[in-house]
Amino acid sequence: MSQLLPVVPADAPVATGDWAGSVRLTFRRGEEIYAQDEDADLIYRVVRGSIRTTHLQSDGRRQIGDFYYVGDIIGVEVGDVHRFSAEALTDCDVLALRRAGSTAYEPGRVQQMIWAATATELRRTQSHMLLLGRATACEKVARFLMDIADRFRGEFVILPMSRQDMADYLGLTIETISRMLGRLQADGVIEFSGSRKYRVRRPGCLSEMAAA
Amino acid sequence: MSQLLPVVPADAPVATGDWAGSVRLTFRRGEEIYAQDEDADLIYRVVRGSIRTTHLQSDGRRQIGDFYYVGDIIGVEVGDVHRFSAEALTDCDVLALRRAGSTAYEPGRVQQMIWAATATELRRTQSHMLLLGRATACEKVARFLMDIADRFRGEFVILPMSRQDMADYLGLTIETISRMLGRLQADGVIEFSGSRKYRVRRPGCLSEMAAA
DNA sequence: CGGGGCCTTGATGCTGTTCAAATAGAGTGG
DNA sequence: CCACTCTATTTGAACAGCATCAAGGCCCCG
Repeated sequence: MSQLLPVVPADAPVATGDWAGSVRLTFRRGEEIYAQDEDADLIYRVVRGSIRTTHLQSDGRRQIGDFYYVGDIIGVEVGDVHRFSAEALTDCDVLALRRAGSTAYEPGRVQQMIWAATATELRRTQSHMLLLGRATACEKVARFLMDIADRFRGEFVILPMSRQDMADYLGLTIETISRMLGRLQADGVIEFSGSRKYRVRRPGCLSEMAAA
Repeated sequence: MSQLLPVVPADAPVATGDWAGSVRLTFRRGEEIYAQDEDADLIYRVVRGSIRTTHLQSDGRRQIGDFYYVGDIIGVEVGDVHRFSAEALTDCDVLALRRAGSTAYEPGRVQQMIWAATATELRRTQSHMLLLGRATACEKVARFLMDIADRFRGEFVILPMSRQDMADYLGLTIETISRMLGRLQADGVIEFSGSRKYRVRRPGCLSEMAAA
């Protein structure tokens, strides 16, 4: 609400191409990129690291909107203010670009990008809604692991988020998350090396349990 | 999937203004306006009655996307096909308009309308996601009753949807819906006349229970 | 070596589901 | 208009899944 926008140094590095006119900003793990209820003047493109968006209710309950990785665009809002806040899950760099003319429809490079990002956001939010509506804890966790794995090239997947983040994304508790992960590992579907790194041993089995 | 688009008679009534070029179509209670997985060629504006959008999963579980009333626009999709189907909750009329050029960004009347409708849809889907994520059955029902009441002028609110529709919207069962409505009525917060008509007796109390 | 998060594991309880049955209500034909 | 049927809704009782509460273990880092 009352947080100041990041101050941009005059000699800050500037991107070219579609993001010409943007400014590169760096955030440390845990730092806030923008706050809930803050004016939505800027949109951001992730170029390093990963980010979560969070909605906090008055009674303290927390809902994670989504997790964003390199290439994703965040900060697109329907109204004038951010409905979610954004925090860095890891150290990260973003390109920040001023939204030219509010949400009004205008031809132009930036508007076109906002339009595309809004459409993408709608699709992701719909998927998230379907996930929260009618799925068991096991299905939720299985689909989550699948979605994350699909975004990674390599065999091993690194989770940038905590169990609490996963819980607040899926509408569960950390204990339930932990138990479901344990069960999936016991069944040989996935294999963890430490708590933040896993690989999928039986993709077919995992997608069956996801049961979309 | 394989359903044909509605056949438009040559002399069908045509609207003017923003919806110039659209065709008025009439559907009976229960009829399908468009199907899940069908090509999304048209967008629709509700001019009479009410409509639900539905997503059906392979295992039969059903999730209601949203409920739409006069003035709302439905059929806007991110991809090329409908992710939800739309069915008439009551007899209803819609204006159907062809999407000019896919989802590509182009200046123009229809594109501008699609853009605005997409933004509205995103906001509604976000609210729905937050509702499904972390709310008790009582909170879900209270918020639902509030949202519906906000859309009506008069003292009494008519519910066009069944208990099953409410349940599939809120991610609950019909029994739980019925019990929560009973509890709210016993507490004097709402008052039903028959199962599809109610009025809010204590708005402050209702919004407290909604606890957004 | 010690401290402090974060994560896991176990025991217990509550919320919402499931199964079953009764009741109310809407539609239909006599 | 009434009786009948079929569906929608309500209500009750038992159950299941996930939450809550409470320890205990792991790991990172000083």
